[in-house]
Amino acid sequence: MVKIVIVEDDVFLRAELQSILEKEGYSVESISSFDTTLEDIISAAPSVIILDLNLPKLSGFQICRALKARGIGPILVLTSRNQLRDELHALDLGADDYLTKPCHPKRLIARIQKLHHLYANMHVLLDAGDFQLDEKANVLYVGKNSISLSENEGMIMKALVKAVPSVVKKEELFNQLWGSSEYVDENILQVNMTRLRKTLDEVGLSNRIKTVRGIGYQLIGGSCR
Amino acid sequence: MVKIVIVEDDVFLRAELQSILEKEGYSVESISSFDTTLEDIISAAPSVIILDLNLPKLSGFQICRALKARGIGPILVLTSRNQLRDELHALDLGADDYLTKPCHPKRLIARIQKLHHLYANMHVLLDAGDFQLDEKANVLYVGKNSISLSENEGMIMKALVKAVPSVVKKEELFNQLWGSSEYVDENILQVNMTRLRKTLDEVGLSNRIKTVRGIGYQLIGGSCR
DNA sequence: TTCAAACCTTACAACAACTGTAAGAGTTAA
DNA sequence: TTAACTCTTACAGTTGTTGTAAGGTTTGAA
Repeated sequence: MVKIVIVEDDVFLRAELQSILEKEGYSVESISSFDTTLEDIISAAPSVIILDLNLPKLSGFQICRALKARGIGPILVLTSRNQLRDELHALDLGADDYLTKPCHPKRLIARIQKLHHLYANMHVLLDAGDFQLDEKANVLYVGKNSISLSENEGMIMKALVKAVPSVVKKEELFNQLWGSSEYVDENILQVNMTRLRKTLDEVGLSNRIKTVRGIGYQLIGGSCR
Repeated sequence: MVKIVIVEDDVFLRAELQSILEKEGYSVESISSFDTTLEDIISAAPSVIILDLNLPKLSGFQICRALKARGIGPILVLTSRNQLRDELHALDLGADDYLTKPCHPKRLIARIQKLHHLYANMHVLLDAGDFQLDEKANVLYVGKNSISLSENEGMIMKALVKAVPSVVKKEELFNQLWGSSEYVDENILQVNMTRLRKTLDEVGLSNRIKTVRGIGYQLIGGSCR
């Protein structure tokens, strides 16, 4: 079942879209208010996301970026903003297609199909610019090479990549790797960091994990697009 | 170096496009006459193809289909035809994006970047219908789950999936796994088959490897699309 | 039905990869 | 200078992978 999530605040347009898409055989879920948006979108595990840019609280652009950083997509922006710079901005932030209202249903459906097909045959890779991480398989792709990471290495990389360009707190890493319950020696994180850095070194990704003294670690470099 | 191939018969437009793209840092190759088109496109190994629909001999649609059948892409159709049915047709035949002339250079470039980025990060997954195999990472994707296979399991699966729906000879598997040089006990293949089958069982892929007595093994089921 | 070839399963041990612990060295900033 | 913080290395327990070995099961033809 192909599931489509519509993020759109105009009630009437939303109903119309939903009707069109459901006739086409899609499973549709609509979301309007922001408070629940990000979480809802993620937990809905959509095959395609249709996103309006004019949302009440957080802008569509921000949602776009947040979703992409988490490897969620594809995102089709459907908006009444027909300015080129809006389109460029949206595409730059990670939107996969950009259609302006009014949009012929057939065009919308064709584009949805396209995106879905593309993503269905594609891995969702966390993208750090000059390398990609397959968070499910714990495999790192650097250029044409690939190396598989250990469980721990993968977890740390995932956290770092998802947080770019922020710093990941040590505490957070401890929670992710060893749970917050049991006690583990502080040192274990450092050891695993050393190991990860060494692994990254071996594939040409040197000095990419910066230590933020007292706080945590941060992934740097890797020109964001 | 990102290489773009332009298939366009209008000399002036071609020159203009080439100029725009080269300023952007792309390596550009232009093609006009059809006689050499398909071969040229393929041998040029482009990162992105810009395709006009109004070509003298073979239509852009046909080129579209031919390229897609060979797994070559992405294809961005850039045309003066602004009919919806042309767009739908092109997308259906495999075009990855469709822009109408006149098109703002920045929009074109943004779309090219998008497509290139998408394809550059795309995994080539071996597809067996109801599961996919990442042959580089030795990871099997079944629905939303993924399991990593051992080296041997991965090699066998790769051989089986690639051969579908044929039978893979035992000899061939021996060559792939242990080389043809040294002697290894016949039994080792059976053992590894048992292990692979057990692994597949655990993810709901039961009875998918059929033994062809005296010949080899065969992957079955998994509705091909 | 019988039987041998073909195939399957299980157990075992060697080996490699991964992980946490421990100890000591290096670095940072007040 | 110094104490807190961080890094590095070595070691051992654990787990996963692989080939070997031994014995059981299935198949198909006589």
